[in-house]
Formats: sequence, C-alpha cells, structure tokens
Amino acid sequence: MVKKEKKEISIDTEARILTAAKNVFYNKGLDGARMQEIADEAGINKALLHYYFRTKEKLFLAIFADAFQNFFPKVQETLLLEIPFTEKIKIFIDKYLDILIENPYLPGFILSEINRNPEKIVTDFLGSWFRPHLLFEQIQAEMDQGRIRAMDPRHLLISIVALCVFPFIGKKFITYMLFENKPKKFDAFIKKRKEQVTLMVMNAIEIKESTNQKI
Amino acid sequence: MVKKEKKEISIDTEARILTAAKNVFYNKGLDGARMQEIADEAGINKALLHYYFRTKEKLFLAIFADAFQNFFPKVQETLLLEIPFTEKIKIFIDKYLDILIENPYLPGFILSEINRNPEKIVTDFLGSWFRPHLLFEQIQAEMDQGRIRAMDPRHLLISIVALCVFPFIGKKFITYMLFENKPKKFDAFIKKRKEQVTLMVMNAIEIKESTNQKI
DNA sequence: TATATATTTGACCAATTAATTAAATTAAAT
DNA sequence: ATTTAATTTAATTAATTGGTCAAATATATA
Repeated sequence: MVKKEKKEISIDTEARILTAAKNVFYNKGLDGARMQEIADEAGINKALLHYYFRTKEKLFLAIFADAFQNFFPKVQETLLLEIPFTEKIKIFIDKYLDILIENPYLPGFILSEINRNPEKIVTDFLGSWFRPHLLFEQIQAEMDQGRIRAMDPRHLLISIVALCVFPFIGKKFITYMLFENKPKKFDAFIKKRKEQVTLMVMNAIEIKESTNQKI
Repeated sequence: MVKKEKKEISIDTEARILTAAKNVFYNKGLDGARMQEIADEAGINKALLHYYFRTKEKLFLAIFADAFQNFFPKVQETLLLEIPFTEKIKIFIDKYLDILIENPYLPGFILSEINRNPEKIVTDFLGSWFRPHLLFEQIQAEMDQGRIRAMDPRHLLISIVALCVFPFIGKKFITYMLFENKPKKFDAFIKKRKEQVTLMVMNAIEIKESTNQKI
C-alpha cells in the first residue's frame, strides 16, 4: 500500500516548534538552549519535540539552515545585479539593512555558530555558492578604470558589512548603553543608519583630486 | 598565629587554570565550556579546579572580569587625552586595533556574554565608569565649531568601533572565506587595516565645500 | 623529627538534561 | 464500526556534568 495522509490534528505543531526553537536558539545559543524550554514555548511535551525532530542537533540544524538560506541569498541578490557600481553599493546597503532590521538577532546567531564550528558551517552551507571573487573582480575593475578610489577590495567589502551589521551584533549592548535600554530608540536610530552608511562608503570610494592614489 | 605561607609545590597552578579557562571559555562560551576540559587543559584534576575556584560561575566571572578590566580602560584611555579631535581619532584607531590584535577573540567573548545577560554585565562592569556622553559632547562641540562634518555623534562612534572590531568578531569566518583558513594571511590583512579605517573615518568627518551640511 | 597547613587526587554524589518507550488518543480510510 | 496510521503524553532511562569529600601528599616551621 502506498503512503497516505491521515490525521491532521494540529497542522501547525511543526511550525510552532520551529518558531519556539528559533526564539530559544537565537537567544540562548545551541549550548544554552534546553529542549524543555523549547517544548514549553511551543506549548507541547518534550517527547513530542523528539518525535518531530529526533535530536537537539537535528532541530538546531533545521533552524540554522533555515536562517542561513533565508539570509545569504537575499544579501547576495543585490550583488549580482547588472547596474553601475556605486548604484549597486547603495542598493546593497539599503537592502542589507532592511534584511537586518527584519532579523536583528540573526547575525549574532550565525556568527556565534560559525565561531563554534567553522569547518562544518562553511562546508555545509557556504562552500558551494558564496563566491566573493566575482564581486572583488568587479570592484577591482572599477578601480582599474579609475572610477573609484584604489584600495584593497576586501577591506572595502568588510568595511561595508561592518558598518551595516555591527549595530545588530551589538544591539543589546548599544541599546543599553546609548538608548536607556529602550528598543524603540534603537530602532529609530537604525532607521537613520542607511544614509549614514551610504554617505560614509561613498566618501570612501570617491576619488578626490587632492588624494594620492595608492596601488 | 598569623597566616603564613607554606607549601609552594606548583606556584603557577592558579595561573595555569586561568590560562586554560580563558582558552576554553573564549572558544566555547560559558554554556559550552566544561569544567573537565578546563581541568584537562590545565593539566590538573577537576576537584582541584573547584578547590581554586569554587564554582564554574565564579571561575567564569574571574575570566570575564579580567578580560573586561583589561580591555575597556585601555580603550577609554585614548578618549580622555587632551589633544585635537582628529588627532585623537587617529590615535584611538591605532591603539584600539593594537589591543584587538593582541586579543582577537575578546570582543566576540564579551559580546556573546553581554547578549546572554545584558543587565548583569552592564550593572556589574560598565555601569559606573563607561560614560560615552563626555565623548559625544566633545564631538558635538567640534561639529558646532564647524571643524568636522555635522552628523549624529552616536553614528560616528558606532561606525568607528564597527570598522575596527568587526573583522575580529568575524575572524574565523573571514579567515575561512577570504584567506583559505590561514590565520597568517588574516593577520597580514589586519596590519593594513589601520590606515584603511583611519582614511575612511577621516573622509567621513572631513568637511567638503560641495557637501550640504545637515543639522 | 614532628606538626600544621596547603595542595592534590580518586571516587563519588546529586542534579540536570537529552533521549526513549510504551501506552493512550485522535482522525481518517475502509 | 473497525482498522490503520499519525499524533501525543507520562514515565522512565541513560548520559553528562557540576560539585563534594575523605584520604593522601608535599612543604614549611618549630
């Protein structure tokens, strides 16, 4: 007999588990998370959790893979557009910050997991399709043509990412220190960040007559 | 009778424990660290670990407090110098990156712990003496006097910190993706970062005739 | 040497926690 | 209604891990 679908008591149990797991893993990390806490937050029993995702490891992997695959492609999208370079940078910053605003704790989550297990993450998730060289070559071409200031493309990329992503990595800290621990104030601050970052990057790549260009 | 020092079998046991704990906590975090692993790495027995530092919590606190107090005062030092502003920024970037080069995994360690428990960290370690307002006032004064471009001082500070610290937060990732997982290459890259960051920040605060100043 | 004190260890304990199991329940298919 | 398969639970297990303890060892001092 062929497999058939039967009961559909709570169609959203899996979804509830994933949401709960996401919350807990994002806030506590893999080691700090407890299956019991995830079960509680999903409003189910611990055994059911294991029924859906055999092990904690597998559940975590599901969350991580989802986060990862939902994040990087969106980010990369802009970089592949066939538009003038400075325009591309502007759009990248715009979209990148939009993504970050929607997923403020995602960078910290991904970074801490990469720190825990770099080899696995890179080989399992990044290895095949994240190719910064295309971007570097384009940046280099722009420099060779004298359209932007000459510099190490890797420094430029890291600087752009740093300016965008760092406020989110340090969100709790920054909110506490600069915004009286009021997330609303942090959000308002972030809203103005797009133009700040764009301006800073444009100034950085802009060629000025008075500046000696280095190779 | 007054306390007297007796046996000195291994004077450096405590130091070895601290070194081992630092390594393990930096790499695994509080939750991921195992007392057994720390004991192994220190070449001692787990009971001896508890003899020196009663609990895991206390040991962690010793490591964290040390890291913290060894880091922030050094960073803040430069900000209190009575020198021209642009000079101060340059020196800050220079010293800050020196400190980071010496303690590459420290920012990630501190940030992840802040994320885990922001209230405690801020009240116990930062609350009393970290005062960004002094710096903000100085920056604001420079802007009011038209010596640097007008902008939100908080964005400026966060951008400077981001440019310096982000490569270290993402060290493993960056090393893997851009430098074939060779730390030497990462280090060489970082050596050139000082001038990159300085140039970028100087360009950002520099007043250009053609630019409209915003309040 | 004898004594007191600090250091070190192996064995063990207690609590936590991931994982399992067997039984119960539900809903669809026949 | 009965069967069948999926879902859910309570109870339990097995492994991990932070922490303790009593005994052993080393060292300085008297």
